[in-house]
Amino acid sequence: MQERGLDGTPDVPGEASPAALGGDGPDRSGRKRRAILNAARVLFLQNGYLGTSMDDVAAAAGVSKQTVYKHFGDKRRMFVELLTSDMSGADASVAALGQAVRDSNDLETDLRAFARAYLNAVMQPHLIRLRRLVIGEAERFPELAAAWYSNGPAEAYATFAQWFEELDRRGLLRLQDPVLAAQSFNWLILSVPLNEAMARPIDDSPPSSELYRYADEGVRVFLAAYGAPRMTS
Amino acid sequence: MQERGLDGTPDVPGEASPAALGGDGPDRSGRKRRAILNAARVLFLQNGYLGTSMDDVAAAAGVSKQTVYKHFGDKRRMFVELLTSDMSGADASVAALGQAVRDSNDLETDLRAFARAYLNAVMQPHLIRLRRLVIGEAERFPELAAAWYSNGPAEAYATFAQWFEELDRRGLLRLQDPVLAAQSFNWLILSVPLNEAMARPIDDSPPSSELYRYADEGVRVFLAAYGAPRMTS
Amino acid sequence: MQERGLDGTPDVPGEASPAALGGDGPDRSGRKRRAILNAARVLFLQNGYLGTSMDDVAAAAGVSKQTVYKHFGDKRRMFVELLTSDMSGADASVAALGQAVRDSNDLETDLRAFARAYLNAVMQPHLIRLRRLVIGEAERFPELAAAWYSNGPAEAYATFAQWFEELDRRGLLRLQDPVLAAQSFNWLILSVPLNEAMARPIDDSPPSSELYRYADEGVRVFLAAYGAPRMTS
Amino acid sequence: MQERGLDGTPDVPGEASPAALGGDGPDRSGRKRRAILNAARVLFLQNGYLGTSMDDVAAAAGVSKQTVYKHFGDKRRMFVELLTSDMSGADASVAALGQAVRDSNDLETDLRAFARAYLNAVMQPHLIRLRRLVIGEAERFPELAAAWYSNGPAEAYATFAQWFEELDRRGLLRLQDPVLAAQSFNWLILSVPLNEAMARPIDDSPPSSELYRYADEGVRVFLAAYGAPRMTS
DNA sequence: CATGAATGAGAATTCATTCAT
DNA sequence: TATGAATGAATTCTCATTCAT
Repeated sequence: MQERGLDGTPDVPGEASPAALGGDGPDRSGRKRRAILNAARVLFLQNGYLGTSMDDVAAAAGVSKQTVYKHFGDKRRMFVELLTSDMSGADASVAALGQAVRDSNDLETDLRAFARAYLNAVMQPHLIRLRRLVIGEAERFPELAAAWYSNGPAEAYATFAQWFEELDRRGLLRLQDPVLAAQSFNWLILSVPLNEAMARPIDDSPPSSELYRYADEGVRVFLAAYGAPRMTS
Repeated sequence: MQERGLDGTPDVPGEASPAALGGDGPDRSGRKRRAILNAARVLFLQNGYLGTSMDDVAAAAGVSKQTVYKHFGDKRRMFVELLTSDMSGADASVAALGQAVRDSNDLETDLRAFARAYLNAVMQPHLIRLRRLVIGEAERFPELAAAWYSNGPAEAYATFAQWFEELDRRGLLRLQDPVLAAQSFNWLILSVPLNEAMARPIDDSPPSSELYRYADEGVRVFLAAYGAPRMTS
Repeated sequence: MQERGLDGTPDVPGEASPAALGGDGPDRSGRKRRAILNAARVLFLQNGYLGTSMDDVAAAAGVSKQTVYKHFGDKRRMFVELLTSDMSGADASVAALGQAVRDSNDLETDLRAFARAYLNAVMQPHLIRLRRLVIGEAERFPELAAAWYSNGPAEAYATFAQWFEELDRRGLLRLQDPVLAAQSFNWLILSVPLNEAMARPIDDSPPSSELYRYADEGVRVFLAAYGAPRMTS
Repeated sequence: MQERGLDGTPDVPGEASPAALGGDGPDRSGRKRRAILNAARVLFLQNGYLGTSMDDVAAAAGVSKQTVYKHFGDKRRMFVELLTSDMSGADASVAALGQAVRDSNDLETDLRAFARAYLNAVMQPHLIRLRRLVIGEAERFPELAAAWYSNGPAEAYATFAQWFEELDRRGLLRLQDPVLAAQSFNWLILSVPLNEAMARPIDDSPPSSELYRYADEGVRVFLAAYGAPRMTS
């Protein structure tokens, strides 16, 4: 739901991987392409679009500048192509995690488990960096920002809304507008840590378990507002 | 609470209006300084730090580059000084708006009124731009990001927490951790519009009244989770 | 007489038509060579020497750059070889056209017919481009300019001078210096349209019949100056 | 009539000469501007547009590249501005030379004198270079080619046509279309040397007196075709 | 104080040419 | 033989900063 479920860096799903070749010999071009993308990703996420020079990218990838240009045309195209491909193919993992929620009989427990995993996934350092980059360049790259939004928040809204509609039908939730509920849920869980992370140096240390307070409280508030009244008695 | 209560640039006299000052004679330097700041603000918010050149700033301010350097030392210092001062004039206005909440007898009504005004204030185009800028430059300017966070979200948390603590004492809310409640409240209101605005071209049209759905729903959810049970009968 | 009688590229098979050759098997190298030459011709005539890159040529010819270098050594040599060979196939056609003049009994009529055809031939768009190219590069490629001059104007002078000498002997012209007469003739016909064409965007539309005014007037002036007095009995 | 009567290099009539200042002190900017123009002129005329780099220009002018860009914006604009200003203000000198022709009583003598001077002026080395440059860049700079044509050939046609019309009225010429006659005249004089010069290395030696054969022959032919019949009786 | 010019580096991009395959 | 990748220098143009005036 958020940009990508997990990784984002090593196994670029990309778009032009001439892989599918078991052999390694003739695939020099594909290897270089991947090397460039990986170098560019690191640099762009670290220094931003304008803060990264094509010289830097070529040097970090260990290729000549020409090779970079041959592969990607120009800087802007490289940037867009890279980030776009990094954003797509996002959330298989989240969808999988959600299965337990959809089938839940103990909604509070299952939602809490999901919320923690979800928050954790979204807080991956490289996703924080990606979020910063996209937001910072939204004016210069509106198409990227749009793609990011639909692959991230918009997709999450849609997925959650579907779950919740089902749970409403099953009587486990009571809601009028499933999308609105999905949005509340999404941000109840993410907002505090995410907004803090936007403004704080990124530490690559594992997420403090203190993080889960927000996930738990989010679920609590969500259920207070959208949960079906527990029929006591 | 968010960056600033109202518009973030209390003393922006437009673009370079040499008026607004009764006295005209001795304050030539101050006028130029303000002209530079105003020009720089517009450019930085539009094009970012690296996307703005000192030539641009000097030209837009109608002064020579040397004058810019005399006043601000270097680009980095100018940027920090500008944004810091823009952030620090914070939120008298929001605090004022909050008075009704603190004294409230009809919490739902008063919270809703506040939430709408608050959301509206935070969604000001130039604050959206500022948020983008700060987030995008957080790695390069951590001190700015930190300042922005404490003047924005952190301050909002503190203010709201204070209100809610009081309301709890008065029996109108029932909460355990006032800060946690404050955080929930803040983002229940702001998250959806704000995150969408991060990714969408900024339009300077007045905020769609459709915006208020989020404020209202936020208040509803908040009260469902933190409101004192209405004693019916 | 001017660069070439007709079109300057007798063996241009279009762009890269692998047809037009009965045999197909062993002549792969020759075909590529011709493809390169044709691509290079178009590009050089359009964009000039410095304005054409070897990448452009290779891409337009559909071969690799290495192939280009294998065939032509370097850019300069390719340029010279190409243009030289394009110029050398000169003017069988003009010479043929001239036969009627040499045998003429009605000089005015036959000269006029020739002049029109001649002007028409010289004004071919690709010859205009060639002329521009050679003139523009005369400093960088003096040998090319020299070759062009002797295959073009100089050759025309010689051919015409021969005709006129004969006609003088036959009493149809009266002249002292046949070369001088040939030069006058040549430019009386060509100068106005040619010089205008040097400075005007090239249109590939068929030559306006208005062109012939110049051919006709040229012949008239020529005969007034060099014609034998008509013996009005 | 041709590009310029005489010089072309040292006293740029230009368009932004802030001269008119006797003093020399504060006019540093104007001096630099002139230095750049003079350096650029030499280089462009020698090496062409693409063959001249902005580095070369700045170095030859003894200024920094920035200064060049500050003054002229970009390479293309500099080129156009330079050549345009060099072409305008052309032919006062030719017009002056023509006075004798207009008042002539001995047309052959006066025309011959004029033709020699005219040919001489047009054959100035730097005008040859300018002609080459403009022709060679006609595709890239059509506006320049157009300006050159109207300041050169077109202007000459108009001037001569006016003279000849007057002479026709005075009975010294007999012609139907004065422009056509003007064109014949122009090229009868210029064509042979000019076309040869296009293709030959430029020598800065004084024009061979052998040149005048063409001027004289041109006048002879012109008068044979357009002269009033000498009334021998 | 404030201006125009300078500086020297560095940006993106392209070039002609040459290896390695 | 012909290809894709590499090279290293050059191109146009811009940058942040600093002298001289």
